[in-house]
Amino acid sequence: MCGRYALSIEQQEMLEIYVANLFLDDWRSRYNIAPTQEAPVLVQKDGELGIRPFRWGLVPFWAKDPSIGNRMINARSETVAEKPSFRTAWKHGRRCLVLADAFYEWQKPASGKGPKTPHAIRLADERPFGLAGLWESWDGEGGELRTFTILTSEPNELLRPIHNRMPVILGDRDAWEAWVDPDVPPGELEELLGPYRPEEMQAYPVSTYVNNPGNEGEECLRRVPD
DNA sequence: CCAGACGTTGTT
DNA sequence: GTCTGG
DNA sequence: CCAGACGTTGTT
DNA sequence: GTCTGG
Repeated sequence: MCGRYALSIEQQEMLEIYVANLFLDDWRSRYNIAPTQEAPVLVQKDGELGIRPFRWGLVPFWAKDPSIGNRMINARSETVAEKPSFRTAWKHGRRCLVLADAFYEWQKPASGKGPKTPHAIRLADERPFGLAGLWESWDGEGGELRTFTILTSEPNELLRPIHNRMPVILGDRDAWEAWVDPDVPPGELEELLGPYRPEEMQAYPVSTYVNNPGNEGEECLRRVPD
């Protein structure tokens, strides 16, 4: 699955890849983005790309209480078209690209007991990438709450020893451009929803510093010995 | 009919 | 909003 | 995902 | 053990 990720690169480098209007108050390197936090996502509206803050944890439009979003941080790509919480966003093309340059997965010890080891997973060339996301807008007392979830798939060969799920990575321009285009019918996108090419990725262990969502330093992303 | 859930991962 | 369970 | 709370009454 | 919050 994907329960934590990073977006550490500079704004300028991001905008060179994702040419878009910025609707953020500020840009800062994020090393430990956790569920319920706001994070930048790429969305297309009226043919224009925009980077906007959305809250991680999709709140369905029919929810009475937005805390339901705390559980909706991932959607299985295999079932996203059917699940009540996600299918409306899927059907209506409310797709977004969750901007990232690393994500974290926790590996259980071989013995089955003891602390898990967090790993950082990135592209081999360390370029940023997008994760396949769906978004919703929820009408609350405080106005519109915009939220997102991250789609998952089975793991590739790199991730399999670490975890049994991984987020859907849209690393190719053709892929993410189609994903964020609301006019592309969802049926044409299912081929994108598989595990990414493992030979273009790297994974390495990091410190348990990343475990606490309050720890937001670059230490989160630093390699430690096995 | 109404009430209550609506999710994923991992563990057993 | 829609489905499942009672 | 992990960390941290998990309760009530009464008082400020 | 399980739920909530970040």
